[in-house]
Amino acid sequence: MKYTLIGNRIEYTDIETIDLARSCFCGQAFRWKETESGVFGCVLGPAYVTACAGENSLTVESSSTLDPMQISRYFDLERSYSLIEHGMKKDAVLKQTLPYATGIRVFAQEPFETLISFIISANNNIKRITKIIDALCRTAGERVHGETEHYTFPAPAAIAELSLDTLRDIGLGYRAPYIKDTAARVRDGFSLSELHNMSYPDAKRALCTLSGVGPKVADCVLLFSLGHGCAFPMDVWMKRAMRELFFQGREPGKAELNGLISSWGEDAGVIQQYIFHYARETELRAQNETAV
DNA sequence: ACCCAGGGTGACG
DNA sequence: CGTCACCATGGG
Repeated sequence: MKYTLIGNRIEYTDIETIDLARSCFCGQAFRWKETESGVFGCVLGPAYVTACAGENSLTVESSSTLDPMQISRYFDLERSYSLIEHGMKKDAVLKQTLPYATGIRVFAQEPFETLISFIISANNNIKRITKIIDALCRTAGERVHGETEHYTFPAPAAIAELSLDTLRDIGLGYRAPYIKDTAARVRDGFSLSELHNMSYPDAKRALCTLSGVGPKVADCVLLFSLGHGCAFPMDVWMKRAMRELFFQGREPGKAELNGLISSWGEDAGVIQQYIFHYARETELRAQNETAV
């Protein structure tokens, strides 16, 4: 991976081609927006950042200084997705997801933001999740320096100090105490970054002690922010997709399902994103066809 | 009025 | 350990 850094602009070259639209809107992140055709913007840490992908290149710009390594890690540039896809082509089922999902990158997001976002995601839909997170940032985040319409994701203390009424007004409903309690746990010393170096089962067990965090939310945090590639978030879409694609429509036993997933090793998380996106795209198409 | 949305909690066997 | 009603809210 090569890059050139000019002022606050980084251009990565000789990378595998990224599909930013798929990556930003496949449901792993909730704060990206397409500002103009092909240009995507989001607040990362303290800075507002825009990204634009070309063939085998990625250009990232910000109003403040960028760390090329940090940005590279965020967009997962050093991982060979073509190698993963090469393996997937040997499986007839996985092969058919490629046209719908190629170009997706699993972003390495900030752990606390990912944690809170996916607690909010429980029994909720992506449009409303996005709206609530936006309101949370406007309420408890800080205005990004030099920007008027962009806010940082709030620090743990900032969320923990909000009243339950304020959290409910944002639209959190019955999740308000979950958010407040978990933010307080992190503020008071629960270390998310240490989970990166723990084993997958230990890290998952630790996350599940947090309020509002069960197996699915824990897997999202482990995959999308803590570098655990074997994590495999199982929501209603994935359960349905796994049943139809790999088990002839029959409900798989826990052992055989886990056996299949663990056979994918550290690539399981990427494969999960491909299947998830494939399931949603094909379901959407079916709905459009039946609507006509 | 009913069902669903990237589920989790608490209670009960 | 597995099951299940219940949980706010908005959109179809």
